[in-house]
Amino acid sequence: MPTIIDIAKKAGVSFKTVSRVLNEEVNVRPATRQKVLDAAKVLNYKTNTSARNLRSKRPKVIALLINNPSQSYTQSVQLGALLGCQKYGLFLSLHTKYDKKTIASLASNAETIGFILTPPISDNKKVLETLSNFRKPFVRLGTEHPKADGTSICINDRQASYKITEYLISLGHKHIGFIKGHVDYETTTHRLLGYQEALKANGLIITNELITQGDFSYASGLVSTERLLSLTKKPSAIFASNDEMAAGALAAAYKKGLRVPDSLSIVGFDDSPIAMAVYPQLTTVRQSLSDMIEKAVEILAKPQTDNKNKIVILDHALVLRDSTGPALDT
Amino acid sequence: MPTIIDIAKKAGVSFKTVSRVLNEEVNVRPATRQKVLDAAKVLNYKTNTSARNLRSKRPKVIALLINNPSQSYTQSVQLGALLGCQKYGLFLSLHTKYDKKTIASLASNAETIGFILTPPISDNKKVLETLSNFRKPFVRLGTEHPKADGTSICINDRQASYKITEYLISLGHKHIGFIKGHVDYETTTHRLLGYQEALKANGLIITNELITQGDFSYASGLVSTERLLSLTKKPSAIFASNDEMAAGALAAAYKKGLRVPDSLSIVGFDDSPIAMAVYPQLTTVRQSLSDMIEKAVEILAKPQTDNKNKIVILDHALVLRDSTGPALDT
DNA sequence: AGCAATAATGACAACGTTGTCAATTGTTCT
DNA sequence: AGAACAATTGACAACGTTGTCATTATTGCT
Repeated sequence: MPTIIDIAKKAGVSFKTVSRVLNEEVNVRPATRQKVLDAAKVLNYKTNTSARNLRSKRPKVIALLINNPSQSYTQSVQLGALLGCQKYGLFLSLHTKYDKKTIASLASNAETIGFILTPPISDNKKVLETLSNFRKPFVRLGTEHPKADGTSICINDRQASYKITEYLISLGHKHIGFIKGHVDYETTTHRLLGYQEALKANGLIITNELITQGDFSYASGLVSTERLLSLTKKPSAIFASNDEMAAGALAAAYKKGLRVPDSLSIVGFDDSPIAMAVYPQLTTVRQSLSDMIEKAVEILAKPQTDNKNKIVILDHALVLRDSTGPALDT
Repeated sequence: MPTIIDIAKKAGVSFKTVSRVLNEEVNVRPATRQKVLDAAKVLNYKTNTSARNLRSKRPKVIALLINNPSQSYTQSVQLGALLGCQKYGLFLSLHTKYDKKTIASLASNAETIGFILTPPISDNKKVLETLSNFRKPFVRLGTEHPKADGTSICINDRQASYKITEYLISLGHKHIGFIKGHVDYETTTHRLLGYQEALKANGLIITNELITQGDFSYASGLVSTERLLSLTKKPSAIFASNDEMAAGALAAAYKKGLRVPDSLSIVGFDDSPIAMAVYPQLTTVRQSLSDMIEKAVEILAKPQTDNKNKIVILDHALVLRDSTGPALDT
């Protein structure tokens, strides 16, 4: 393994200068910087995080605030966060509680670099307020609404929702039920908006009785779907605001004796592990949780000057599987 | 943060002796060892893994071989492994391929401490053979069969299966269907045995037509249950060898218009995230994947003299939820 | 008791990096 | 051109641990 001393020799500078370049410090002549970077590339240099952590007094802990009813969501996020931390040689501190005291003690710990907030904590006013008092950086996931002085990371929920609704419409569906997510989540609103806009744009009418309130749980998906299927004007497709509710919708369909996708199409959102554990596998929107988390860790790991009120919007993708099919021409 | 030098001062020895004690080296007088341990405890010493990793030339990578169709299983295992690695200051190297070449290159890497194998790789003869040629330690999960010279970690699948079957019997069930797991897994056999023994011990007859072949997937649970429910002598309860198949069984029940647990009881195995994402929530057997993995990492992290052919059997627990109820007295 | 052999302990360098401060080079101004 | 200042670079210590080797204490034996 090459060290900064090896790079220094190759570049003809002192190893301290190499250190400066690698840490993006100021006051290095551009020519020198380039020489060093070239040498580092040639030697395939990788920082020894042990040595760095040992010597530097920089904080090295990232606090992850997560309290989500979905275990699979929680697992994905934790996994991504740990992977990111390993990459940057940081430590992860996991917390499900987010009362003032917990946050205060974390924020006043000199070891703490900053916070990552996950929904629904991302939009919790008290937390944001407490966090602003301490001057620690933080990153919020799954919210498009820049607030306080942190960074937000999200996908374009409205657009994704619009696209998957249009996909259903393209299959000939005209009566599309919608199951809303939990009221505390910002995404809930955006996904509803996308659905409504797609209907409008395609000349379909928005029927309130086709829109039901869920809370992201399997049970709420089941109950909501039962209600939708008992309408006189039954929907031929149902858009659940997440995969877990879509799984509940599937169960409700079975219960009624409806074949999916033959008599009813169902789509979810998230592309969580459940989407493929279920039969038939769900058509859904993939948002890469791992990308989000990795980005979040990266932002905290290498703080640039300007992270205040920023939004990072990541890609999403429609995933077409087996739970959707053409509408019955009734 | 206290260092070994602080401990040394307090204990009145050299810091090198402290290092020796903390690393469980030989040739330390018991009295000295105790003094050091006491001092360490009083000062609440924590090893600085950065310093250790920097100085020591010991290998620090654990290779995790995992290729499981269940995403939730995979996630849990990865998460546990990463947590364990963070605890011991190690790095995790994840692999889904397990051909000879991959293993050979990992095993011949001086950085690699050892391997963790997860089912079904735990029982793959080729892998075990390849692994034995290199002299790297390895730990196998979910298998009670000590083989080659690694350690095995598992729960007592037969006993757990016996207990959950007896629980169904205690509810009055006399016709209990069983869905087997994938043939490649050792646990598949043990769980079947436990089921059969419980029936026998309680004076019930083992009916072959009540035992169907699954493969741990949702779809196979669904299909198997449909078959079981079409029997003239229908089961009043179904024991699926894992939670994912139990979720499939639930769907099949809904499809038939059966209420769970009113007309049909269903139990799973694993207590995976799915068990609680489903409605009604599953009665199942909890095996702590995270404990297993942590144990596995620990074994590799601090190798003792005798790890060959050992078995570690961890606890399990019956988790009673809402998918089980008294048998209908037909 | 005296000697050799062995067990137990200690002194000190070294790991690869960052922090501190000193030295050198470049720039601006008179 | 020369002084004053800023920008750039370098020398070297330090982080907390383990590895190597030297030193001291203990044990077993005659």
